[in-house]
Amino acid sequence: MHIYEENEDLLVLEVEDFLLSQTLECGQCFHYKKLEEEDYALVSGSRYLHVSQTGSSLRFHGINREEYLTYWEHYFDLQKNYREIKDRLLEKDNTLAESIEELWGMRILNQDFFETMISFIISQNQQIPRIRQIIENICERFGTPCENGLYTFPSASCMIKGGEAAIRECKAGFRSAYIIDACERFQRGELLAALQPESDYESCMSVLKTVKGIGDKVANCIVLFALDKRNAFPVDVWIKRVMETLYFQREATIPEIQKRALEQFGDLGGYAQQYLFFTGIRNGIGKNVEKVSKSEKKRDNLRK
DNA sequence: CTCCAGGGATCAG
DNA sequence: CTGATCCATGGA
Repeated sequence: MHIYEENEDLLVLEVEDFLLSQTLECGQCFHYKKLEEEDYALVSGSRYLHVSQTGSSLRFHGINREEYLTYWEHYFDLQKNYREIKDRLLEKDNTLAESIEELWGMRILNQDFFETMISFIISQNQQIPRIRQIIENICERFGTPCENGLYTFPSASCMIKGGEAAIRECKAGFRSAYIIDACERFQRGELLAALQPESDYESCMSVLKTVKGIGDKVANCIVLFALDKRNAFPVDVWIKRVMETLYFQREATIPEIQKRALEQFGDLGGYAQQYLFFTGIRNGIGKNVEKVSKSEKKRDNLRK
């Protein structure tokens, strides 16, 4: 893999184990726009990027060597050797073989912390297209315009100035108060402990969970997608169903699933989770398994 | 009409 | 400690 500048652009050649579409569209980030096949515009915090891929070559439009090396290389996790990561996972567990094959070019991003925190607070109890819509609303309202109809992700102070009512108008619903709380905590510097590179998984998690609206699942997403904690294993409704189908053959509680993931994947849990999540969504795993529906359970409980 | 969504806070037992 | 209920909102 080597890089050189050409007409204002930065080219990265011979990139391995990477595909732009798989990396951006596997559910870990929400703030991008597809322009053409393997050609995307995206925003990370206050930075805008236009990037495209042809074969194993990446073109970062209007980016110089310095900007690439100090930000985007890390953003796309390009310093890591994914062949080795995938091989280590397959060694532990061959159940993942199909998922890894399908999603061969996915890399876990290192996204902007504040943007990731707000985005995953918004994500709770919502579907991905709707999450993207709300984030877009917030950026249009509080951010500043870039190219291709994208806006920067706003600062905490802009959102605080706008207030909870304005966030609510962006359709964030009951999460609006959580968002304001998170902005205030961030701005006061109360979350800095989580941002230290030397902070480990546990201490990051405990700091984040003090924010209202951040529970175990959202905290795991934040540390995984923004803080490079690849042992994190967020358990959402999809992962729950996939794990139940592949590893339990029955219903299981979230703590049970967490425990099993740790035994099964160890410090590579975050990668495993993303491969499982993607194939879960693509194949609709577990959506049709016979199980007691919530309404039946409810009626059942009322009888007592 | 009901059920569900990359859940979490709160309350009941 | 575990489990039920409520929370906005829109699509299926």
